Amino acid sequence: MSPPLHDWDLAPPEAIALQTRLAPRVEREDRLAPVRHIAGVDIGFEQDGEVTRAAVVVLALGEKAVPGLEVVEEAVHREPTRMPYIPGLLSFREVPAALAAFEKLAVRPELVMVDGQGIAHPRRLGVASHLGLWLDLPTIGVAKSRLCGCHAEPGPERGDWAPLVDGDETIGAVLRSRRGVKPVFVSPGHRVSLATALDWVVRCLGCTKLPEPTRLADRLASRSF
DNA sequence: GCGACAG
DNA sequence: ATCTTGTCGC
Repeated sequence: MSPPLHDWDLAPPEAIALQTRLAPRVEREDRLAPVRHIAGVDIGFEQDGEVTRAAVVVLALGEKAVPGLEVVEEAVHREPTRMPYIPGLLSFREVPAALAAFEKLAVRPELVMVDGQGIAHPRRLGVASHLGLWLDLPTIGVAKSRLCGCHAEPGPERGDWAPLVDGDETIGAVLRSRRGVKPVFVSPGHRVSLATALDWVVRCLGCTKLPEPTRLADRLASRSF
């Protein structure tokens, strides 16, 4: 058992204060190694929410196949649920379990996609950013709905997007990942710019609403055994 | 005071 | 997140 990097079980006021201290550490410019493996992370719950299940799926970029993504490793970690869901404090509920799942991996991906927001967060520290900080890896947030910010309706075609703005700051993009479907909310997590985040999400799109890394992690996190 | 509110 | 049938639309 390795010691915790910091206290995760904090009361809301302390958790909020910690987010404010960590947010400046998030890097919004590209700082990525050549991407060969992309991981998708998601959290699911069992036993009426008593147990938290973190799932990570690692995909390798193919050299010829069309989607070009092949599953090379999967990891699951279960632990007692630490705290209830509180909007804005999601990372304190999910990141510890995600980190434990990552420790089981043999492969260290160069990029990680997380189910949730990156910097598109009231204090600019959504789950994707918080996780990226502790993994010290580039991360991208891909959320199914909005937490904060304003945006126009993106165009109808796959790949169409509109900026997600909060005040005078662009914090992400609302992306039409598939025709006729509700758009997804893409935001930089850590060490990735918005342009690069959008690029990777679009590149990882299969024929569904969610990019493959997140979709597969989603399936692994909620599938019953 | 009244909504809004990732998963 | 999770619990779940029918139903609306292409």
